[in-house]
Amino acid sequence: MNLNDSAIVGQLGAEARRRLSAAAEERNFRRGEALFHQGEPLKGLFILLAGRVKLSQVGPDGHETIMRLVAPGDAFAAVAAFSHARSYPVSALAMTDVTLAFWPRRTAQRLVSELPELAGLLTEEISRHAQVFQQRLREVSTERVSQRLARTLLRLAGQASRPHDAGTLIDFPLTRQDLAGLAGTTLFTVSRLLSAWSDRGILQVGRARVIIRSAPDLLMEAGGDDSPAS
Amino acid sequence: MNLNDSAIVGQLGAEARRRLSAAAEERNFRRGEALFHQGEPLKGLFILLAGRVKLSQVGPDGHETIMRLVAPGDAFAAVAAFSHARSYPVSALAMTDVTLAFWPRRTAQRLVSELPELAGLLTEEISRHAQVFQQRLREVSTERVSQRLARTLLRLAGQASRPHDAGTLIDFPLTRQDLAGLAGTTLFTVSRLLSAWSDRGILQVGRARVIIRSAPDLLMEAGGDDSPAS
DNA sequence: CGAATATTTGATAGCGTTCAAGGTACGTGG
DNA sequence: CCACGTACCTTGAACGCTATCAAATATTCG
Repeated sequence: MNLNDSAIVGQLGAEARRRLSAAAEERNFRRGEALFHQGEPLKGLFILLAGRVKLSQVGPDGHETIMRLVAPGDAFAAVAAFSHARSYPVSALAMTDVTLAFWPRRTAQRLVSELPELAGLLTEEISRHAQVFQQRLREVSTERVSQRLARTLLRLAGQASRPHDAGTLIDFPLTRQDLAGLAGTTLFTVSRLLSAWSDRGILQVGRARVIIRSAPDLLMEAGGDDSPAS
Repeated sequence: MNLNDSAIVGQLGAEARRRLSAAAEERNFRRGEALFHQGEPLKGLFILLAGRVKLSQVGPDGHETIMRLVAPGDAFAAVAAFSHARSYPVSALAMTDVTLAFWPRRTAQRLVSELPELAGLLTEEISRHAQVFQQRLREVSTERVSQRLARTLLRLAGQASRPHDAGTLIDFPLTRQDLAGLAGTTLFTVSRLLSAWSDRGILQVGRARVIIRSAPDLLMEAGGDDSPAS
């Protein structure tokens, strides 16, 4: 994927786009490598060009919570572009081999301050994520695991999916453990639920693979509409 | 409280401050009134001048999750100032009689686009809240209620507290139900925990009142340091 | 003082975690 | 291409944290 194909960059004017491109560095990581760790000082701003990246926080007890799955074209670590933040709140792990565009922190800050267009788009993005966090926070506080897992799958399908057989393949390599980290539960409970839904024909599951065969039934399991209110 | 005493406004230059003030409208609400409801179209941007406001989301089952408690000087509904968002993700309720500065959406958008200074500060604010949401999301996903409640109390003390007797009074009128909505549990569990901690001399509790007598012990209960990593 | 709101406490049940054990798929090197 | 090691997945059994429900008590305010 080219930098200009990114949703963020695509909305910029020609001049801003050129300045961004000129300042970008290309970075590569192998599957399993960490791009940065939570608590580490901010390095800079990324846009993912190819592969999949996982942003997560692990607690003192070792339990991992996945904050975001990054697909090509997405920007992340935008916090580095806005001034006073100190260190990364999450760790970033390459789920596959990845290639990224990278801007060191100072460069990113300069670009953001000189290109209000860019600043606006990044702010919208941060704001959108904040809303998703709020919704997930409500869900994990008040709903049961099956609902949360169902909605997690639907959300993933909405974000990155491909048609496959008689269903929709979720286009991330997600283990049961990963799904647990997204839904706020354990891999055991995830395994049980996926098996049950597979038996009922709602899903087709495999190793690090989920295919949704009946989105309506899943929505049922999630307990109705996705939006907090309509 | 005067608009210029707000943390956000205080950091602005004289010119920006003047333009903000000139465009501000004053609004008043009585205790118990809703400023807006989740799902409603965005009205505009607020800065709280006096009183206390609660931002929360309620699920279809009626369970409430409190996203933020607003103290005088804080801005909220900043999402209204940045373009494409559609509707409020939360409801805002006056916990006491309140007075606010208000900018209608169009005005707020214009101000933000013409005052990059203001845009930057609001973005930082949104970003900071997003990080808190991430942390709370991890906590509610992986920690037990007692830890979350302890950290909730510490967080509140850090945000708005007054010295009182031999302790720190949390300066919000919070019922057990409210604390439950913050920690992601039920009022019953909150009541039991507060009683236990009161017996142990860590807290002093009353109707809609909590005084922290031993912050270190509370920190113990929370399971150590607040930051995700250091 | 009375009504409304808030709180406490007990009893019960269940959802989901934890721990254990075995099975299955994958990829890598011989 | 096969064998092996590693990573991932499934299933069972038991426990316990926390929600739920019920009922009584306490506090505030008009």
